[in-house]
Parts: sequence; C-alpha cells; structure tokens
Amino acid sequence: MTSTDRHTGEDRPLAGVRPTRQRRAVAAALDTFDDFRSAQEIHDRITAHGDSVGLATVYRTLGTLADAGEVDMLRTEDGEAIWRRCSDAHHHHLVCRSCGATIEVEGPTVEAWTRSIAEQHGFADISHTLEIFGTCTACR
Amino acid sequence: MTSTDRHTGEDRPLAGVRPTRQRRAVAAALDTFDDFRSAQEIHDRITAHGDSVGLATVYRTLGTLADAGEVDMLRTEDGEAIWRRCSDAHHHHLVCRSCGATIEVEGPTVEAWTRSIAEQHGFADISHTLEIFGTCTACR
DNA sequence: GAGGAGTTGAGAACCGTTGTCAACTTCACG
DNA sequence: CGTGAAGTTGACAACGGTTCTCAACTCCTC
Repeated sequence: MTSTDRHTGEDRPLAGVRPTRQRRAVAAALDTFDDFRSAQEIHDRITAHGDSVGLATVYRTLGTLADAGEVDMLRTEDGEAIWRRCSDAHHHHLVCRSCGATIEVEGPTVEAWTRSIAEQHGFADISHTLEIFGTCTACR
Repeated sequence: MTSTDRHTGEDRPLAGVRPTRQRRAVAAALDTFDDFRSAQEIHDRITAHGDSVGLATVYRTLGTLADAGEVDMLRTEDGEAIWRRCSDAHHHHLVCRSCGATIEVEGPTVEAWTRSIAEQHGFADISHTLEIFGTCTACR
C-alpha cells in the first residue's frame, strides 16, 4: 500500500484512460467487494468512504472497465446490472434466497461441459451464467 | 391458491387459469415464434393478427405462464426480458448473441453437480439458472 | 501558462415494467 | 336464464434503473 502518488508503477490498470479521482474511487470500491454488486451499492460504498462521485460517472466507469475486460457485468433475475472485479479464477455463486449469504463455488466440470455443448453446436465466443439459489442452514 | 381441479377438456395449457380471449391470443402469438422474444414483440404480433390485448395483460399472462413453467424467461445483455414457449422438462439454453437463435440443452451432469454443491454447504430448496451465450455458425 | 481533449455532475429524459382501479367477464349455483 | 362473487382486463400513471445532455471543470502537452 503505497501512497496515491501518480509516479508509482503499481497503479492498477484503469483501462488506459485518465486515472482520475473518480475512477480510482470506483476501482477502490470494487476492491472492497468480492461478489456482484449493483451500481447503486458501489456508489453507496464510495459515499460511505467519504468520496463524492456522481452516479452517472459510476455507470460510465463501470461500462469502461467492463469493455476493457477488467470487470464482469451480469443481470439479476429482475434485470438489474451487477458488477464484479474479474478474478482470473472464473467462479459461480451459491446464494441464499432468504438472507442473501453468498458462497463462491468453482465447477471445472461445468466449464468443460458448457464448452463441449457449445462446440457440438458450432458456437464460438462462449460465455455463460450460472447461479445457484437455495435456503442456507441458518435460514431453514 | 385455489383448487386447480378442472375436469373438462384441457386442450391448451393455460396454467390452470381462466381461458380468456386475451390469454389465448398470447399463447397463440408465442406459438408463432421459435425463439426468445420481448413482450413488446409478442404484443405486436397479437395486434398484427387483428386481436387487441393490452400490453399490461401480455406481461401478466407471460408472468403467469412462466410461473407455471410453460414459458421460459431470460434477460438480454441490456436487461430486457424475453420469453419463449418451452418444453416441460428442466433444461437450459444455448443462445446466439447476434441473431438470438436458441437451442435447448440438457445437462444431467450439471444438475447433479449443483445438487451436490448445495448439499455440501447445507443449502435446501435448490434451484439454479444456467444460460450459455455465444456466436452461432451463421453469424460468425 | 494556455489551449484542446477528455471527464464530470445534476438533472432530465428514457423505456421496460409494474401498479391502480373501475369496468367488464366468467363461472357456479339456483 | 339470472345473479352475485371472484377473476380478469385496459388505459394510464407511476416506478426505477440506466443513459443522455451540456456547461463547467480537470488533466496533459507544448
């Protein structure tokens, strides 16, 4: 954790755009989450941290980061966009319907399966979404 | 929830609700498509066919049919809901991002995997969503 | 510093979707 | 056939997440 000095080579990639205060704030907020969050939640976290960034800017930055492949975006059941910093390890989520508790899970089997299904049908550029919902032990 | 008993001819599955003119129109419109369509498009087709059904009713009917498992709903990249008549058996979709072509796929492996993941973490009442997106041969 | 390109924020616009509620259908029962 | 109650509908308003607009501002290069 170095200072915020602009000369360090350790600055996180910001999709090759100007590293503004606002963009750093969005990136920092994303780092405090390890699961998918809405733009609103990300904006709230920025505010809670004492920074001030317009909601439109949060959307813009998330869009830019997503285009650059540094952030994954997906849609909830009701159409809301949620974002997460991409880790190298692709994974899915086991989510409690009742309390929202989330467990990250990996599924090499599933990855292989989707790839093979896609290949069988000649589809390229494959991506997939997989979420598991249930009721956790605490909520039973 | 009322009794769903209905002793007479169930020619067309309408989720055990009153078979009104409007609901039949929505069901008929769905049958003219073989891929996922928006509520707007379904409404347009009804109108083009000479029927008149309110958009709100189209949404309501689609929701009811989806709850009854007779229609699948999923979200496009930009959050719009799209619907399609589906087979009763649980299945997933391989969807072309570009033209929307859809292939239903089954994955016993995946079903077993999600069940076991859920069990490992003590989750009950499991459900899951899995969609595969890609570019089909025609669109490459 | 100066100037131009890039970025921002407040608020309005947008648009798919859901809620409201009085009028209308449908059904069971007599 | 009536009749009443429950279910359904449609026009329109409201809602909420997202994008647009544009003047003000920031950053970078020279």
